[in-house]
Amino acid sequence: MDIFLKTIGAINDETRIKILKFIDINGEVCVCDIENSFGMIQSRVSRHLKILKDAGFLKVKRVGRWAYYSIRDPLDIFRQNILKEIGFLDIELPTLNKECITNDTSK
Amino acid sequence: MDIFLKTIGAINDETRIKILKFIDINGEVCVCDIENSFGMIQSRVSRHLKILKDAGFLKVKRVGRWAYYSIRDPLDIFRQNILKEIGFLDIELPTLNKECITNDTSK
DNA sequence: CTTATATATCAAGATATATTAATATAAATA
DNA sequence: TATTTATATTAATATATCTTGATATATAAG
Repeated sequence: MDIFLKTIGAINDETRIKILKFIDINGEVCVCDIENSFGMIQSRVSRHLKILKDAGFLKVKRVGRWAYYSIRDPLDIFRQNILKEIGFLDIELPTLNKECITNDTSK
Repeated sequence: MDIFLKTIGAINDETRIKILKFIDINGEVCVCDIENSFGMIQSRVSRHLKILKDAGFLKVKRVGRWAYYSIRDPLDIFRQNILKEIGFLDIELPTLNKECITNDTSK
Protein backbone atom coordinates (compact mmCIF):
# COMPACT_ATOMS: atom_id res chain seq x y z
CA MET A 1 0.00 0.00 0.00
CA ASP A 2 2.75 2.43 0.97
CA ILE A 3 4.66 1.73 -2.23
CA PHE A 4 1.50 2.13 -4.25
CA LEU A 5 0.70 5.45 -2.59
CA LYS A 6 4.28 6.61 -3.10
CA THR A 7 3.99 5.80 -6.79
CA ILE A 8 0.67 7.58 -7.07
CA GLY A 9 1.82 10.51 -4.99
CA ALA A 10 4.81 11.00 -7.25
CA ILE A 11 2.64 11.57 -10.29
CA ASN A 12 0.04 13.60 -8.43
CA ASP A 13 1.87 16.76 -9.38
CA GLU A 14 1.94 18.68 -12.62
CA THR A 15 5.64 19.57 -12.47
CA ARG A 16 6.67 15.97 -12.00
CA ILE A 17 4.41 14.75 -14.76
CA LYS A 18 6.12 17.22 -17.07
CA ILE A 19 9.61 16.23 -15.97
CA LEU A 20 8.75 12.57 -16.32
CA LYS A 21 7.37 13.01 -19.81
CA PHE A 22 10.32 15.20 -20.70
CA ILE A 23 12.75 12.46 -19.72
CA ASP A 24 10.63 9.84 -21.43
CA ILE A 25 10.82 11.82 -24.66
CA ASN A 26 14.38 13.03 -24.51
CA GLY A 27 15.99 10.00 -22.94
CA GLU A 28 18.97 10.51 -20.67
CA VAL A 29 19.24 14.06 -19.36
CA CYS A 30 21.30 15.59 -16.60
CA VAL A 31 19.94 17.79 -13.83
CA CYS A 32 21.23 20.96 -15.44
CA ASP A 33 19.49 20.07 -18.71
CA ILE A 34 16.23 20.12 -16.82
CA GLU A 35 17.19 23.31 -14.99
CA ASN A 36 17.87 25.06 -18.27
CA SER A 37 14.98 23.62 -20.22
CA PHE A 38 12.36 24.31 -17.59
CA GLY A 39 13.94 27.39 -16.04
CA MET A 40 13.83 25.93 -12.57
CA ILE A 41 16.44 26.28 -9.87
CA GLN A 42 18.64 23.31 -9.19
CA SER A 43 17.34 22.33 -5.78
CA ARG A 44 13.80 22.25 -7.04
CA VAL A 45 14.76 19.98 -9.91
CA SER A 46 16.78 17.70 -7.67
CA ARG A 47 13.92 17.35 -5.26
CA HIS A 48 11.40 16.37 -7.91
CA LEU A 49 13.85 13.95 -9.47
CA LYS A 50 14.37 12.27 -6.14
CA ILE A 51 10.64 11.79 -5.67
CA LEU A 52 10.29 10.29 -9.13
CA LYS A 53 13.30 8.08 -8.57
CA ASP A 54 12.11 6.91 -5.15
CA ALA A 55 8.75 6.12 -6.70
CA GLY A 56 10.47 3.76 -9.11
CA PHE A 57 10.17 5.73 -12.32
CA LEU A 58 13.73 6.90 -12.79
CA LYS A 59 17.26 5.65 -12.53
CA VAL A 60 20.44 7.68 -12.25
CA LYS A 61 23.76 7.19 -13.92
CA ARG A 62 26.57 9.18 -12.43
CA VAL A 63 29.36 10.30 -14.72
CA GLY A 64 31.88 12.49 -13.00
CA ARG A 65 30.00 15.41 -11.52
CA TRP A 66 26.95 14.86 -13.65
CA ALA A 67 23.92 12.82 -12.81
CA TYR A 68 22.05 11.52 -15.82
CA TYR A 69 18.46 10.60 -15.23
CA SER A 70 16.46 8.30 -17.44
CA ILE A 71 13.43 6.04 -17.26
CA ARG A 72 14.19 3.07 -15.09
CA ASP A 73 14.73 -0.12 -16.98
CA PRO A 74 13.23 -2.58 -16.46
CA LEU A 75 10.01 -0.79 -15.62
CA ASP A 76 7.12 -2.83 -14.26
CA ILE A 77 3.93 -2.92 -16.27
CA PHE A 78 1.96 -0.64 -13.98
CA ARG A 79 4.49 2.17 -14.25
CA GLN A 80 4.79 1.52 -17.96
CA ASN A 81 1.07 2.04 -18.25
CA ILE A 82 1.27 5.26 -16.31
CA LEU A 83 4.03 6.45 -18.59
CA LYS A 84 1.99 5.54 -21.63
CA GLU A 85 -0.98 7.45 -20.22
CA ILE A 86 1.17 10.49 -19.56
CA GLY A 87 2.39 10.18 -23.12
CA PHE A 88 -1.17 10.69 -24.31
CA LEU A 89 -1.58 13.92 -22.34
CA ASP A 90 -1.57 17.14 -24.25
CA ILE A 91 1.09 18.98 -22.28
CA GLU A 92 3.37 21.72 -23.43
CA LEU A 93 6.96 20.75 -22.74
CA PRO A 94 10.07 22.88 -23.16
CA THR A 95 12.57 21.80 -25.78
CA LEU A 96 15.72 20.20 -24.53
CA ASN A 97 18.20 22.96 -23.79
CA LYS A 98 21.71 21.65 -23.32
CA GLU A 99 23.41 24.73 -21.97
CA CYS A 100 25.23 23.36 -19.00
CA ILE A 101 28.45 25.37 -18.91
CA THR A 102 30.85 22.57 -18.16
CA ASN A 103 28.87 20.28 -20.38
CA ASP A 104 29.97 22.40 -23.30
CA THR A 105 32.73 20.46 -25.01
CA SER A 106 34.10 23.64 -26.58
CA LYS A 107 35.19 24.82 -23.16
CA MET B 1 -4.02 16.84 -17.72
CA ASP B 2 -6.81 17.91 -15.37
CA ILE B 3 -8.68 14.68 -15.89
CA PHE B 4 -5.52 12.70 -15.38
CA LEU B 5 -4.76 14.52 -12.15
CA LYS B 6 -8.34 14.02 -11.00
CA THR B 7 -8.01 10.30 -11.62
CA ILE B 8 -4.70 10.14 -9.81
CA GLY B 9 -5.90 12.34 -6.99
CA ALA B 10 -8.88 10.08 -6.43
CA ILE B 11 -6.68 7.08 -5.68
CA ASN B 12 -4.13 9.08 -3.74
CA ASP B 13 -5.98 8.26 -0.54
CA GLU B 14 -6.04 5.11 1.53
CA THR B 15 -9.72 5.29 2.39
CA ARG B 16 -10.75 5.56 -1.24
CA ILE B 17 -8.43 2.76 -2.31
CA LYS B 18 -10.16 0.56 0.25
CA ILE B 19 -13.64 1.56 -0.82
CA LEU B 20 -12.74 1.04 -4.46
CA LYS B 21 -11.31 -2.41 -3.83
CA PHE B 22 -14.29 -3.23 -1.62
CA ILE B 23 -16.68 -2.42 -4.44
CA ASP B 24 -14.51 -4.23 -6.94
CA ILE B 25 -14.68 -7.37 -4.81
CA ASN B 26 -18.28 -7.21 -3.65
CA GLY B 27 -19.86 -5.81 -6.77
CA GLU B 28 -22.86 -3.58 -6.40
CA VAL B 29 -23.20 -2.09 -2.93
CA CYS B 30 -25.34 0.69 -1.57
CA VAL B 31 -24.09 3.60 0.49
CA CYS B 32 -25.36 2.15 3.73
CA ASP B 33 -23.55 -1.13 3.03
CA ILE B 34 -20.31 0.81 3.03
CA GLU B 35 -21.36 2.80 6.08
CA ASN B 36 -21.98 -0.39 8.01
CA SER B 37 -19.05 -2.37 6.72
CA PHE B 38 -16.47 0.34 7.29
CA GLY B 39 -18.10 2.03 10.26
CA MET B 40 -18.04 5.42 8.60
CA ILE B 41 -20.68 8.11 8.79
CA GLN B 42 -22.84 8.64 5.76
CA SER B 43 -21.54 12.02 4.67
CA ARG B 44 -17.99 10.73 4.68
CA VAL B 45 -18.91 7.75 2.53
CA SER B 46 -20.91 9.90 0.14
CA ARG B 47 -18.06 12.30 -0.31
CA HIS B 48 -15.52 9.61 -1.11
CA LEU B 49 -17.92 7.92 -3.49
CA LYS B 50 -18.47 11.17 -5.30
CA ILE B 51 -14.72 11.63 -5.78
CA LEU B 52 -14.33 8.09 -7.10
CA LYS B 53 -17.32 8.53 -9.37
CA ASP B 54 -16.15 11.88 -10.69
CA ALA B 55 -12.77 10.33 -11.39
CA GLY B 56 -14.46 7.79 -13.62
CA PHE B 57 -14.13 4.69 -11.48
CA LEU B 58 -17.69 4.22 -10.34
CA LYS B 59 -21.21 4.34 -11.65
CA VAL B 60 -24.43 4.66 -9.69
CA LYS B 61 -27.70 2.90 -10.13
CA ARG B 62 -30.60 4.41 -8.29
CA VAL B 63 -33.33 2.07 -7.08
CA GLY B 64 -35.98 3.76 -5.00
CA ARG B 65 -34.18 5.55 -2.17
CA TRP B 66 -31.04 3.51 -2.53
CA ALA B 67 -28.01 4.27 -4.59
CA TYR B 68 -26.04 1.26 -5.70
CA TYR B 69 -22.45 1.87 -6.60
CA SER B 70 -20.38 -0.42 -8.76
CA ILE B 71 -17.34 -0.29 -10.98
CA ARG B 72 -18.10 1.71 -14.06
CA ASP B 73 -18.58 -0.33 -17.15
CA PRO B 74 -17.05 0.08 -19.63
CA LEU B 75 -13.88 1.07 -17.87
CA ASP B 76 -10.99 2.36 -19.93
CA ILE B 77 -7.76 0.39 -19.88
CA PHE B 78 -5.85 2.81 -17.70
CA ARG B 79 -8.40 2.65 -14.91
CA GLN B 80 -8.65 -1.10 -15.39
CA ASN B 81 -4.93 -1.31 -14.81
CA ILE B 82 -5.19 0.79 -11.68
CA LEU B 83 -7.94 -1.47 -10.42
CA LYS B 84 -5.85 -4.52 -11.16
CA GLU B 85 -2.92 -3.01 -9.30
CA ILE B 86 -5.12 -2.23 -6.31
CA GLY B 87 -6.28 -5.83 -6.46
CA PHE B 88 -2.71 -6.94 -5.85
CA LEU B 89 -2.34 -4.81 -2.72
CA ASP B 90 -2.38 -6.57 0.59
CA ILE B 91 -5.07 -4.53 2.31
CA GLU B 92 -7.36 -5.54 5.08
CA LEU B 93 -10.96 -4.95 4.07
CA PRO B 94 -14.08 -5.31 6.19
CA THR B 95 -16.53 -8.01 5.22
CA LEU B 96 -19.68 -6.89 3.53
CA ASN B 97 -22.21 -6.04 6.20
CA LYS B 98 -25.70 -5.70 4.83
CA GLU B 99 -27.48 -4.21 7.80
CA CYS B 100 -29.34 -1.35 6.27
CA ILE B 101 -32.56 -1.16 8.24
CA THR B 102 -34.94 -0.56 5.38
CA ASN B 103 -32.92 -2.92 3.24
CA ASP B 104 -33.99 -5.75 5.51
CA THR B 105 -36.67 -7.64 3.60
CA SER B 106 -38.11 -9.04 6.84
CA LYS B 107 -39.27 -5.57 7.75
C1' DC C 1 -43.56 11.80 7.77
C1' DT C 2 -39.66 8.96 7.60
C1' DT C 3 -35.71 7.22 5.29
C1' DA C 4 -31.65 6.93 2.08
C1' DT C 5 -28.90 9.68 -0.12
C1' DA C 6 -26.62 13.90 -1.87
C1' DT C 7 -24.55 18.00 -1.20
C1' DA C 8 -22.64 21.94 1.01
C1' DT C 9 -20.42 24.29 4.59
C1' DC C 10 -17.72 25.13 8.67
C1' DA C 11 -13.88 24.65 11.59
C1' DA C 12 -9.85 22.14 13.16
C1' DG C 13 -6.26 19.67 12.49
C1' DA C 14 -3.39 16.98 9.90
C1' DT C 15 -0.78 16.34 6.13
C1' DA C 16 1.61 17.36 2.44
C1' DT C 17 3.90 19.99 -0.74
C1' DA C 18 6.39 23.34 -2.94
C1' DT C 19 9.77 26.54 -2.77
C1' DT C 20 14.05 28.63 -1.84
C1' DA C 21 18.29 29.55 0.72
C1' DA C 22 21.96 27.61 2.74
C1' DT C 23 24.94 24.15 3.28
C1' DA C 24 27.17 19.70 2.22
C1' DT C 25 29.42 16.53 -0.77
C1' DA C 26 32.05 14.93 -4.33
C1' DA C 27 34.53 15.26 -8.49
C1' DA C 28 37.33 17.77 -11.77
C1' DT C 29 40.89 20.80 -12.37
C1' DA C 30 43.97 24.75 -11.97
C1' DT D 1 45.83 21.98 -2.13
C1' DA D 2 42.33 25.30 -3.30
C1' DT D 3 38.72 26.30 -6.22
C1' DT D 4 34.98 25.56 -9.14
C1' DT D 5 31.11 23.01 -10.46
C1' DA D 6 27.17 19.58 -10.47
C1' DT D 7 24.33 17.71 -7.53
C1' DA D 8 22.19 16.48 -3.06
C1' DT D 9 20.28 17.49 1.17
C1' DT D 10 18.47 20.03 4.86
C1' DA D 11 15.97 23.60 7.12
C1' DA D 12 12.63 27.04 7.20
C1' DT D 13 8.65 28.86 5.49
C1' DA D 14 4.54 29.43 3.06
C1' DT D 15 0.76 27.53 1.01
C1' DA D 16 -2.46 24.31 -0.28
C1' DT D 17 -5.12 20.45 0.15
C1' DC D 18 -7.48 16.89 2.63
C1' DT D 19 -9.83 14.68 6.03
C1' DT D 20 -13.16 14.48 9.24
C1' DG D 21 -17.12 15.33 12.24
C1' DA D 22 -20.83 18.04 12.76
C1' DT D 23 -24.59 20.05 10.94
C1' DA D 24 -28.02 21.63 7.87
C1' DT D 25 -30.67 21.44 3.85
C1' DA D 26 -32.70 19.27 -0.27
C1' DT D 27 -34.75 15.60 -2.82
C1' DA D 28 -37.15 11.62 -3.85
C1' DA D 29 -39.43 7.55 -2.58
C1' DG D 30 -42.24 4.82 0.22
